[in-house]
Amino acid sequence: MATIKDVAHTAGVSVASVSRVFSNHESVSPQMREKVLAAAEEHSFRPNAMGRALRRTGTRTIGLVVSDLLNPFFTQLARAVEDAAREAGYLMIVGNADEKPEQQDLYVQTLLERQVDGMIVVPTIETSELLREAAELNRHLVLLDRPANDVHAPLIASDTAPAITQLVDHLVATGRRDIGVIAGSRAAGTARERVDALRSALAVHGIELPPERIWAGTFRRESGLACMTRMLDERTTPEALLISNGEMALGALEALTTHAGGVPSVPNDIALACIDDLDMFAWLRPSVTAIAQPTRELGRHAFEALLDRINGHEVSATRIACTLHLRASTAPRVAHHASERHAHE
Amino acid sequence: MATIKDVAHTAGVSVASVSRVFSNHESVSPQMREKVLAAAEEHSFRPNAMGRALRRTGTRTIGLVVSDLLNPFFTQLARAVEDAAREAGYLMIVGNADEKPEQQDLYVQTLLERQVDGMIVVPTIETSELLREAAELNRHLVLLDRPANDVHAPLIASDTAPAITQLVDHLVATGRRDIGVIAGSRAAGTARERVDALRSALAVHGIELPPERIWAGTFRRESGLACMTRMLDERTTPEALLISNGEMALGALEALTTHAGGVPSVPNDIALACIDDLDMFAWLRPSVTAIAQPTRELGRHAFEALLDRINGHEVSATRIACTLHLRASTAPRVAHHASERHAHE
DNA sequence: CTGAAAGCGCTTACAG
DNA sequence: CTGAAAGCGCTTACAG
Repeated sequence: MATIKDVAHTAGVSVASVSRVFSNHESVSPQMREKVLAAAEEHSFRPNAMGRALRRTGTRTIGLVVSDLLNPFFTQLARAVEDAAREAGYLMIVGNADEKPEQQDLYVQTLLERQVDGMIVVPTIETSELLREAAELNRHLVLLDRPANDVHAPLIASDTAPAITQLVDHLVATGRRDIGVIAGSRAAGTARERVDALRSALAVHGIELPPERIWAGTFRRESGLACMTRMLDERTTPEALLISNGEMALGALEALTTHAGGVPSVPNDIALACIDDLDMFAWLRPSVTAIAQPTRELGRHAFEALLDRINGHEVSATRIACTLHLRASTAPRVAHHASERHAHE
Repeated sequence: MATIKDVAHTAGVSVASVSRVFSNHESVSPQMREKVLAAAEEHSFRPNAMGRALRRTGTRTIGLVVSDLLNPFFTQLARAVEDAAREAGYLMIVGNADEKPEQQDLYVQTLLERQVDGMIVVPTIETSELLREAAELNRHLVLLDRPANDVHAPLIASDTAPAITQLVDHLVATGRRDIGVIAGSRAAGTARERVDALRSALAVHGIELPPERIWAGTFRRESGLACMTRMLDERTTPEALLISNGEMALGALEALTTHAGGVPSVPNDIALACIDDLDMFAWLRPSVTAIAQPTRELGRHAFEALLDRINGHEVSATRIACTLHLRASTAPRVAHHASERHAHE
């Protein structure tokens, strides 16, 4: 690799001048610029970001640690953050915690060592000593999507509660009072929040959410499949079911389509709704009611909040509204013409 | 941020000793180790990777530039590379080119400046001057999934041709001779390869692939939707259709489900198959025939190839076999009981 | 406008 | 086993 020294040597100038040309310093004569660029070209010179970072303050790099990159919601979030970062001249490094706290810590640690200017984290778990410490040490930190206890950093997340309330109102208005939920992983704050929001929305109608109406999922597809399969096996399906994220909804739909033996029909026997609006929910038959999260806004806002922090401004926690899309899977019941066997007809 | 100097000062030792403790140098006395670690703890000291990288050779960082991170195939590929990298103690930086050559170059450039030890690239376009130059300059480079002209670097990709041949044999054996394809973006080598493989497989049966049987897609979902909608509008659907990737297949399925007016029935009027096997293809009705690519193996192999290159070994191009999953969407036709209106019944 | 020099945070022969 | 010193590739006041 050619260095600034090599370029200076062939151009017959000082390293300071080469540096000035490449940092777009104002006072550089046209002839100097030309000489330097020619020499640089000859060497295929590319400034070494490591050397530069050591002198300058800031690396123009941010870190993003997500809990599960294979989940399209987080892929889209990552994409939104990346777009905002690139536009602002920042490089984004993503780490995938894969819902494992140790792996999250590994990435947080690595990113800190690599001197990122700041980090956006979707915590896999509500308590992380390392995150708490990073925030304490005044490292710029923004939490995204999920809260974390005792971590002094602003949270940018969507506001699912009002949409859940709307959904419950609709379900109750269409005659469903036995309502259940497939919850997300216990460790994630969002899982808890969503169940709480459902419980509060039901309470308004004088309906309880008993423990046996809460199925414990993990936010992964397989857990949606497993929970729904269990319900079908035990014939304990509620009249309406909220599924806490899109991945688990796909698993539940798979169970409803492939389960051996009689299956309740959607929406007559069981109404379905989920949080996260996947493209296919609009064209699957029956189409699936979903609460759409403002993914792009969340990602963009998180980056902007981080940038504000980096620039020394105060940043406050922000909740962004969701949108409820009512579709066929929660339509009012119609008189049974026959016991249908498949949900997806 | 505390530096090695601060730690040395409070521990009352030299910076060299602190460095030795943190680099796990062999000759450090237990007392020294203890003193240093205590002081480091006190300062919440974390070695600065920038300073370290400047002296050591290698940053233990690799770059991955993918053409479209929102496409689950690439997300999974990225995940596989990341897993392999993490296990080997490397940090992976991903850049999403979003199918834009300039954006790809931006990331390649940035990664080179950041002194990555090597890069894995899924080229958005078959010719890239910057990639060619990077390979020339002896930067460690591995191509993944898609070929690139004149770039001196090994390609790790799946071998779709045999599976496409198998598929065509099955289609012809079940009486389909009018076979078409929704191709991927012209710029991508894989798009061309897949059409070529289809053409060769058809030729064996004395069947041609006329230009009007090739619909030009972009590998994006919307293009699958657009191509299929066009066919339906113009009533020019072939007897069997190969869709070049999973995203476009979802778009095509959407069109088949939502298109106003009569729609050909699957598989009777039109047989469908695609490259990429999405989870839901097994449970959608009808289930969708697909060629599964060995995503994890591809990603892992690409990382190992890169590591070999970094360690000075020669690496050769590798093709990994695909698996054809025949499902209902290409089942033999049965006598029409009536003209069905929807494909997804 | 340009150059000589100090220094960012680390590592690593070289002495002792 | 430990320390003093040079140096990795850059930037940036400071002179001129």
